[in-house]
Amino acid sequence: MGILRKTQSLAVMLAEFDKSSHAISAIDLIRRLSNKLNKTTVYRILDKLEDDGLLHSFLGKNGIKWYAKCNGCSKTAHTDVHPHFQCVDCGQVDCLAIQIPIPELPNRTALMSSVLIQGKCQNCL
Amino acid sequence: MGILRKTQSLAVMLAEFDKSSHAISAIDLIRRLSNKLNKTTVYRILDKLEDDGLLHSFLGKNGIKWYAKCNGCSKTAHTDVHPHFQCVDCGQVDCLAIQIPIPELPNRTALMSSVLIQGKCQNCL
DNA sequence: AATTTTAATGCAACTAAGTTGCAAATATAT
DNA sequence: ATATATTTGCAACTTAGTTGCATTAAAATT
Repeated sequence: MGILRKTQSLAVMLAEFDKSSHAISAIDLIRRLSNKLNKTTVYRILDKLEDDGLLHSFLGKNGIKWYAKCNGCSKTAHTDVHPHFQCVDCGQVDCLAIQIPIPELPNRTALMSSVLIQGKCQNCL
Repeated sequence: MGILRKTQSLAVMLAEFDKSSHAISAIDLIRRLSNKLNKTTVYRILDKLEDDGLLHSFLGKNGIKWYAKCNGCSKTAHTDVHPHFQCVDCGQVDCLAIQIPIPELPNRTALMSSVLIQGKCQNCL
């Protein structure tokens, strides 16, 4: 349903995403904010921010959910699709500002694709 | 550690993978075999078959784990890497016999990549 | 073939990530 | 200032997967 009210919790969450340019996993966010926000609240605000096109979500290693800021998305059009990179050493996750072309598939229609590249980040090389 | 003994459970599991050419989710396998095998056993045999290069695993929609037969992999070299396709309507998952090239990433080393394409399969079009 | 050894299995209990229902608190509208 | 509606916290739940341990079943040894 998206964000309707400017609450304290919302401010806290947005501040957290403004702090760093990396993606943040839901779990980590819950841990970081555990003294301020309930985990249910965190999940719910993440949902709404995604609905509103301010965040996008994707699955990292082991199927856990990550969130990062969107670039140029709106409530109606999530156009900011890109691969994500996760460092196998430090676990850090980033959006990659590149496009991976998906070829035409015979007998199938591709609607979306998710690409996770794992490897070593600059710090861990 | 891989498969060491030829057990009844192993035979049951292999039979299940021979039945269909599609990928099978761990959960579905557990459900299908619930009258014959315990879920712990299913998970353990899947692990071993993956170690041995007979199956490969990957994450589908919602981060749940899928398994499919490998083509030309061995205990030491898992060379059969490819994208997977999941139908958004029927949920069916298949390996795609194509290669998605991953470009060089500045300041990073890519070690592996996983690509999940979602869309409509032939049946559901 | 009987016995010993070692691996595989089933079970119950657990973990981790995420979800749901509901009462209480907090924004916003009146 | 009050009423209305959304948000929050809490506890309890769900789902996928894991762990420890006693029992069972392969395979090796005699």
